Amino acid sequence: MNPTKADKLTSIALSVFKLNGQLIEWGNHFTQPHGLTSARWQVLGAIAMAEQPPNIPQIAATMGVTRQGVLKQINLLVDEGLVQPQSNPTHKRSPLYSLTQQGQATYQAASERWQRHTQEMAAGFSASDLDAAIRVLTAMSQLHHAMGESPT
Amino acid sequence: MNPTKADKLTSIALSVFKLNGQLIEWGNHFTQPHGLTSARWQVLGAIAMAEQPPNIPQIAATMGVTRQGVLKQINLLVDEGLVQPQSNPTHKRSPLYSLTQQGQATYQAASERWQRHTQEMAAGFSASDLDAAIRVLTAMSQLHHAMGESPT
DNA sequence: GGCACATTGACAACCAGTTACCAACTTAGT
DNA sequence: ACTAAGTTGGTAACTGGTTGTCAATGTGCC
Repeated sequence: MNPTKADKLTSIALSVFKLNGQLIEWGNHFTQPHGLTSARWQVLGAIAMAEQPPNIPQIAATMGVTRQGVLKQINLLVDEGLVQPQSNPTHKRSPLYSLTQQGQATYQAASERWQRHTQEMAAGFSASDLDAAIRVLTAMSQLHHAMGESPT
Repeated sequence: MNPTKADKLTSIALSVFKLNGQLIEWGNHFTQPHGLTSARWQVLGAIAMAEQPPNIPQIAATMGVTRQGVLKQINLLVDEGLVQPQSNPTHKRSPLYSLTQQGQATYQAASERWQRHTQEMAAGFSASDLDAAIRVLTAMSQLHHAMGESPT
C-alpha cells in the first residue's frame, strides 16, 4: 500500500535527524581550516545577520536554542578574539556582542566557501521542490513550536 | 531580489537544525510517560523495524550514527529490560538484539501515539509538498554522504 | 521610594553524540 | 596453518546541547 501523508511525515522526521548529523559533521570539517566549528559558525552568523549588536538571549532566540547554550560558545569566541562584548547602556549585566575584525574576516571566508558549495549543489534541485521543502519544514517547525513552548 | 536556489538550500539547512532540536525536545516529552527518551525510542525503532535481530553496527548504520553512540543506549535498554541480547552464532563477541515483551509493548504504545500525532498533523500538508520535501532531504543527505564518508 | 516579578549571566549536572584508542574476535591471503 | 587486516565491544575524553539553580540587574505597580 502507498504511504499515507502521515507516513511521509515520519519519513521526513527521520530524514531530518540524519541530515542534521551530516550537516554538523560536514560543517565541522568545512569550518576547521578557519578555526571554527559548526556551533561557533552558527553563532557568528547570528551576530553577523543581526541589525543591531545582540545580547545573548537575542542570539539564542534567533538560533532556536537556550541562552545557556549560546553563552558557552560566546565566551569561547570572545576568548578567541572573534567576538567582542560592548557595554549595554540599557542593561549593565547583559553586554551586546559584535564581530571583531578577525571575526568578520573569518566569517566572510567561511560564508564564501559555503556559498560556493550551495551553488554547486543547487544545480541538482528544482526550485519548486526547494520551495515545497521550505514550506513543509517551516510548517512542521511552527506546529511543534505551538505545542512545546520555546526554550527558556 | 528573489532568493536563488542556493539561498533556498541555506534556508533549508537552517530549518533542519531548528527542526531537529524541536523534534528531539518534543520526542523526549512525548516518550517520557513510556519511560523513554528520543534516543532510546529511535534505537527501539531500529530494532523493531529490522527483519532479523541486528547487532550494534547494523543498528548504527540504519540510524546514521556511530556504533559507540548506539552501544551506550543499547546497554541502558538492556539494563531496563526493554531489549535482550542473544548469542550470535557467527560472531562470539557481537550479540544480536531483539525487543523483550516489555520492549515490544512500550514501543508499540509510543508508536501508536506517534501515529495519532502524525495523522493530526498530516491534514495541514499537501501530498505533493511532502513528496518534494522527501526528495530534497534525501538528495541532500546523499550529497553529503558522498563527500564526507560515513561514520566509522 | 519600595517591593514583586521577570530578565540575564553564570555555573553545575546531565544527556547524547563524537573521536581515539585498546583488546578480542573474524576473515582473507598466502 | 599462520599471519595481516578488518570488525566489534568497550572505555575515556571531548563537544554541544539540555535543565535547574543562584545572584544580580531591570521593570512595573502601588
